[in-house]
Amino acid sequence: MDSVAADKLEQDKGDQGLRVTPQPMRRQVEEGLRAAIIAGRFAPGQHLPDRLLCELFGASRSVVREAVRLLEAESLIVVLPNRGPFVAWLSSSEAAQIYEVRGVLEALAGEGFAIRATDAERAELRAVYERLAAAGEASDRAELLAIKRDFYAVLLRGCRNPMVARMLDQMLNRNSQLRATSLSEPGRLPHTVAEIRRVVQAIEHRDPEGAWEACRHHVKRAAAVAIRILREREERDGTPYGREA
Amino acid sequence: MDSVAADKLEQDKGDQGLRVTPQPMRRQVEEGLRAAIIAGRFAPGQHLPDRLLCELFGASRSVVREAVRLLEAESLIVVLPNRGPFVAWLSSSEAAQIYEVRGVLEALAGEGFAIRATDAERAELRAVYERLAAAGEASDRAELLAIKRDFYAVLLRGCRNPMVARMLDQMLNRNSQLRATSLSEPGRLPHTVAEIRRVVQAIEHRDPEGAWEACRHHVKRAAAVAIRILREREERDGTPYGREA
DNA sequence: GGGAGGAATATTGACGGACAATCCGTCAGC
DNA sequence: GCTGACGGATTGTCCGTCAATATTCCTCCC
Repeated sequence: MDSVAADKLEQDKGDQGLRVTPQPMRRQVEEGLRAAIIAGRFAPGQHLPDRLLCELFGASRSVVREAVRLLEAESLIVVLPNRGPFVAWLSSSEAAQIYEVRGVLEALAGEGFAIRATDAERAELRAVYERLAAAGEASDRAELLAIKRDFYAVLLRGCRNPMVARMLDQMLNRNSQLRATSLSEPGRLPHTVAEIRRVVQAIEHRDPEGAWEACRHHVKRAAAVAIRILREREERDGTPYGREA
Repeated sequence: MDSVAADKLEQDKGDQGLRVTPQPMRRQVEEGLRAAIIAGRFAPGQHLPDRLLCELFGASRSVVREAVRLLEAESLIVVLPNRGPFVAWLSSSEAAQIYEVRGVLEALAGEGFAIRATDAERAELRAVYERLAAAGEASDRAELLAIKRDFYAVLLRGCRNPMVARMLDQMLNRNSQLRATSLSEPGRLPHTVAEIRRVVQAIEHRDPEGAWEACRHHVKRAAAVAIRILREREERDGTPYGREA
């Protein structure tokens, strides 16, 4: 999903993509921190004091604080007044809302892909699907996550709507931990594969409506699993981080 | 739409709303700048050097820069490397993408409202609609904009999905200038009123599907008008700000 | 006269120190 | 065992500095 994040830099440029722009320090911190949070290297709710981030990235406070603002706007970080930045956490109700939004955005992306993608992109999507289908239950979680990330990268590129891509990318980032756990839910993989197959098939038939429905269906199912897991976890641990409404 | 912006501060709190949190300077700059851009007090593409913003808000550079980062993440500001912040501008293709996203989000909000809003909220929505219907062609643009803003405020509150509310709020902010011009397009008002009426009626009949369709239809019509205006403007002036793909 | 080149200026990106206000944990006292 | 004061740590904000990059403008040459 780097492509999407990169696009954010230049508003609608011709995209010769040859420019050698030395990435500013701030951008590096921003991306490093985002990647770390998405990868789950910090626990949700964990406090991230300025000093820690400064040492971690070897940057000054100004740079770190600006990067934190960006991630705050993406809701990957929550900044409590006078207490500083914390890694964002999800309540089950928030997760449900995110999946609702993700559902329509993903449907829009699928629809757009079915309408506007090139033949090469369709083939690419099929190829990624084959990799997913080939991955047995044995495959480890990281492998599956990588494949799904590739799937979305192709989908978001081919839908020809950077706006949808950006929004959906944010949604996917926000619940990345949830996706990891629900993907490795025992018995879930075959269903995932079947749902994705419906998406790919509809797209190959250039059936926008079918792609729309298939995408929404997929997200709906994923949501059901993820939210069930989250609810169980909340009941077991009590509402975590002591901040549920 | 302050409610939405305010919600961002506290992640999912119980919302007794009694806390006296002194708004930090940064928040004030952020909100002031956002309001100024949305209101069109800066021209799209205008350069906003640090110094200018510092003087304008009487704040230090650090504060200003952090606020700019937030608005950058909302795409209200574009920061060009080594050249600083500029007020974001819209190409017609970007506008089309935004309306596509706005369409599904607004539909989702309408659907949610039809399902989850209280009776009081339904009445509120109807009241705002009546104000819109009563506003003759004579009403000035600011009046109409205020009514529509109220309409969305009620809708976003009643849909019970803060996530949708936030995303949609961003979308509305991004094309606020376009909305202003398309609202004052001669002959458009009666159509707008009729479209909104369909939304309100579907909601009163507790018909989520109808609300969904009515919302999408409304956005689709608004998009057509706005994009036509934008295209005309681009042809007349040449692609503005010299940065169209 | 007009364009190429280069110096002067302004702006950004980044650093570090400084300071008050606030929050947190500890500990003494009732 | 609870209350309240103290002290350390962190945040919010400001400032000055410095190198790197853009922009402006002037000069000089064709």
